[in-house]
Amino acid sequence: VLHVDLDEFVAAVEVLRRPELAGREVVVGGRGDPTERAVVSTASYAARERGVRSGMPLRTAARRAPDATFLPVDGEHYTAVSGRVMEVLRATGAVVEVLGWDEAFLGVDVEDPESFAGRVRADVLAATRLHSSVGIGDNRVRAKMATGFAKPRGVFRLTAENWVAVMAHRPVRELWGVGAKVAARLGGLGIRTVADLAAADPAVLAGELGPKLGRWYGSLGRGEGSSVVDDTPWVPRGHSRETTFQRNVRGPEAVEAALRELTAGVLEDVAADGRPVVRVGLKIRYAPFETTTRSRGLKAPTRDRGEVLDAVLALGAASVDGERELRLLGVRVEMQMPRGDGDPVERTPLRGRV
DNA sequence: TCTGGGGTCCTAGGACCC
DNA sequence: TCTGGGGTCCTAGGACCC
Repeated sequence: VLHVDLDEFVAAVEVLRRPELAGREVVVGGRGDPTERAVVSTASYAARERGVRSGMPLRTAARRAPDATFLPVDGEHYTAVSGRVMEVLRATGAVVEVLGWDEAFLGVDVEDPESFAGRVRADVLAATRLHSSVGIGDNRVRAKMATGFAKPRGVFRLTAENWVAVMAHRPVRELWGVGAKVAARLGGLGIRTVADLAAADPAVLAGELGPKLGRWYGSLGRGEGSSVVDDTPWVPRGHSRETTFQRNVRGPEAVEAALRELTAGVLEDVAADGRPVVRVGLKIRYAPFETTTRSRGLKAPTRDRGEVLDAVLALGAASVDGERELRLLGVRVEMQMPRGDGDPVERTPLRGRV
């Protein structure tokens, strides 16, 4: 299993359009205005040297890198460039499973994975002028983790053979799938390193994290996992739109206006998909940062835009406290899923306008 | 340093049924 | 007059990832 990850993808794509920015501090996020409520999507390596990180408020980034160039996120363009990268990966003959704009698993059967990885990097660079790094593993977890050691512009192999030597002493937080919360809970059990996790009593892990997750985290500590690379096209569960208001809003009129706009956006994605909607949901974030969700199944699957909007507005009227200051509103819809026995859900146009 | 947006999957509790 | 045990569905919330 190979894991291919583009280096500073979003920043690198922007630099291709603006060659004068090569090597400079570039921060991509929000609408590119560092005084707004938004966060960093990607920072160039030069900006990272100043301490700018993904997920950081743009305001903070501007304080750390006052001379950086701030650019708006242009998702459509990244999607197009990403598509070209994935075509190059498929042309290598590997089975390609796309994970996001800038990464994919490759399944191959080759004698010399390092030279294959080198060829992949060279092909991507030649076709797109983008640099990448490749992790080689005997399963997905190890390939994914290997990429971290390959970056930038490199190749690294992580298998059962060197897993302990490379990973055992590292904090569990570095594992793919262990976030801040789980790391803290594990820490409460005295489990701090990957070696601790690998050796942890399965019953203790199950007690803390549940039977399924407990088992899964234990395997993660040992670097175990699936090595299946699956290239069947992804069927999205749902679509959503959310906005953080630049200034908090309040009152039923503001709520309804926002929900109408968000729903119209979601319905664009639903229309492109063509499957009926089976459930709608809201995400509500009151000031200062109290977040809650509400969702409701529809009585019957529908392709009628008006019905979806009515369901969203009804849910909003029933569950948003119009007296409180709102920081964010989000609308999510879930679509009917194929039953999984090869019987697809019919994809036809949506009715109505909203 | 006041904390985006778009996703996925898992868990837990209550309702409901037999 | 109070209540077992198993199963499924629905909803809310939590955690994680890019």
